Amino acid sequence: MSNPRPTLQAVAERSGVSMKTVSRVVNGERYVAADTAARVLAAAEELGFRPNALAREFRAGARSATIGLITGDVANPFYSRIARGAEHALRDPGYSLLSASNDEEPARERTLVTQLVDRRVSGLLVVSADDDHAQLDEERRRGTPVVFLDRAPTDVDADTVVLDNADGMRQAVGHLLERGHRRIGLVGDLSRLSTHRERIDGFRDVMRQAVGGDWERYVRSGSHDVRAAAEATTSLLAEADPPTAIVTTNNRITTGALGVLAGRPDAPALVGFDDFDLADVLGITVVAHDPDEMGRVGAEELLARIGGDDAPARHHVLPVRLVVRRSSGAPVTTAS
Amino acid sequence: MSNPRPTLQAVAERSGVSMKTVSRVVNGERYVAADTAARVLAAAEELGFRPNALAREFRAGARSATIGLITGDVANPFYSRIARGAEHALRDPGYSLLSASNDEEPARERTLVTQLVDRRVSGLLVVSADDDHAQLDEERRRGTPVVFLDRAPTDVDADTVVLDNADGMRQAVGHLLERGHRRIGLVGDLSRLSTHRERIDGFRDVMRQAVGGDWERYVRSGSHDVRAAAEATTSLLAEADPPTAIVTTNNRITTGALGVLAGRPDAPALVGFDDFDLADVLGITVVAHDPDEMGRVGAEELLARIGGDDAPARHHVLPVRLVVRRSSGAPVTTAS
DNA sequence: TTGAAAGCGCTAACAG
DNA sequence: CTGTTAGCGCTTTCAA
Repeated sequence: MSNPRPTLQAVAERSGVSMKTVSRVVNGERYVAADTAARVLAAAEELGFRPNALAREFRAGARSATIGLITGDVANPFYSRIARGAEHALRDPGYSLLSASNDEEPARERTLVTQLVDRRVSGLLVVSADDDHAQLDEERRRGTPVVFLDRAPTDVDADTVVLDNADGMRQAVGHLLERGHRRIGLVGDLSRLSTHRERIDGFRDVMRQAVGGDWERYVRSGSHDVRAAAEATTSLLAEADPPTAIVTTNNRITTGALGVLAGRPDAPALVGFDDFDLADVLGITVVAHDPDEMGRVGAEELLARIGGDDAPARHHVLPVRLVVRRSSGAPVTTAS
Repeated sequence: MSNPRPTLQAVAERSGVSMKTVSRVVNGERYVAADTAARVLAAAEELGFRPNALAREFRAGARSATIGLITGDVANPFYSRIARGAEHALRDPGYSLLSASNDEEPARERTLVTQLVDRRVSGLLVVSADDDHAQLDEERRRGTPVVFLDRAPTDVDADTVVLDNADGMRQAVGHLLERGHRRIGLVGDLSRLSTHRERIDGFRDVMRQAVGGDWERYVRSGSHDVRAAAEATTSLLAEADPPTAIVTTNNRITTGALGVLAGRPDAPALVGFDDFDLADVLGITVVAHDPDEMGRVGAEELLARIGGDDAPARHHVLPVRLVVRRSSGAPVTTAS
């Protein structure tokens, strides 16, 4: 039944050459006579030889041809598109992706980092859920390149690939102001996330100019899942003087808000952060960007580091753009 | 800068015991004196020792604590939820997921299988894009357990986890018939996919009873992406006698159909296969199921096989259920 | 152009 | 309870 995989040694015996010669042939090195190579190849073929990647990578100092990817949840479309972008970029260089979800929990993230480093991944791409990056920095110093995606760490200086969050929010709010909105609400994620903070900063920058100190009146942070976002949206609408427009700070929050807003005749205008599959069908105005690109750029940065590039940390900022659709509606004409 | 990770041997020297003893402590084996263990642990801690998983797994006959997952595209929500389900089930037993996309191309799938087997994964979860499973079967016989997800192979007898596709489609069509529809269209994926064929079978079963040999009139197979689905939908609507209802056979096709149908006053009723994030907001009737569960069941089947279970192949069929929403509308009253 | 020897870090197997 | 020995499959010296 389960005849074991032949080893390189078996191929050597079969073809009557040394292991080193087989190794040379298998790895396409030079300095092998054509007929020797042919003989070895034939033997390998016949025996069904396949090099043992574990053995190869185990050798001194070597690392596995594997990259660890840590995100909050593989099934979140934002993260899974990052994964796709990274996978595509890593394909040709021959790396596989070990992907894992931290469920947005710092403790779990640390376990994953340990696990991946123990497995000697060649590098780490991480959308960190942790504020403290001492562990990651330690591993980086020990020799595992790390690239931070989406959320830039504030406690260490490392390679990052992030969105232009503040700019995106400025565009969103600027657009709503142009359309005449003044009571603009914001439903946002946990304040500890740097992305969230930057988006709030953008919101404030533009709003303060328009409405002054009152800018924070309709800001509701802390929604980390669809349900919480729905509740925050509902509470905004229940205000005495409800906002005429709402911006959300990520795809899940947009989903939650939509669940509340859909079908309401008095629904405020809406601009969501992150584009999503059916945004065009639903006619939702969004701050769009390309998550695949984030994965791709991160992977390439990592490959450079793996290749020995030890220049100072690089900080990539990916552009975002406002895609105007029906949900940001016609200009508001009602008095404040 | 990059002081290398200490080895088990270093810990042994530091604490003045043999490597085997350190190994025992590190692996929590019994028969170690409490104070010896304490000393070893202290040394390990002090040196920052971490076992080299590669070395550990490399050893004779051992396999890596890794499971390969092959799907069409990590960023497709159906697949990424399978990944999540599998990841969660594999977490406690200590396995990591090496996930890769075959882009629905058989050639790429074979490359991936080779790559993963070379890396000595403990098992393989695969949503196969290939009709020919000789390679996978060969690897299975060589000792790598394989579980087929979503699409059952017809050429080999192996463990499978699939949906009750025909039943789902029967429910969808039965529901539309009940509402009075007779001209029911179907926009479907590539005919070579077993899932698609089964869904068509379900469609035919119910339709033949209602409309006889005419059941195939509005069936359009072969749409493998959103755009093709949109085109097929458009062409259905352009018929002289267009269908009053349309069923789609997966989430991407539903997206394509929605792009065409949304906003059309004469839009036919719609039932989609696969539930999706905003289906409730959009009010789309769907055949729902739980992709996480598919990943979970597949992972557990695999774990059983890894554990040595060599019972005959098991075939898990997961239930689907019709979720009625607005898109399947009010009963049709127009004459045929 | 080819080969021999050594060793990566760890753990079974077998003593003590 | 603890230690010794051997070896996983491969590649890197170094030598022929």
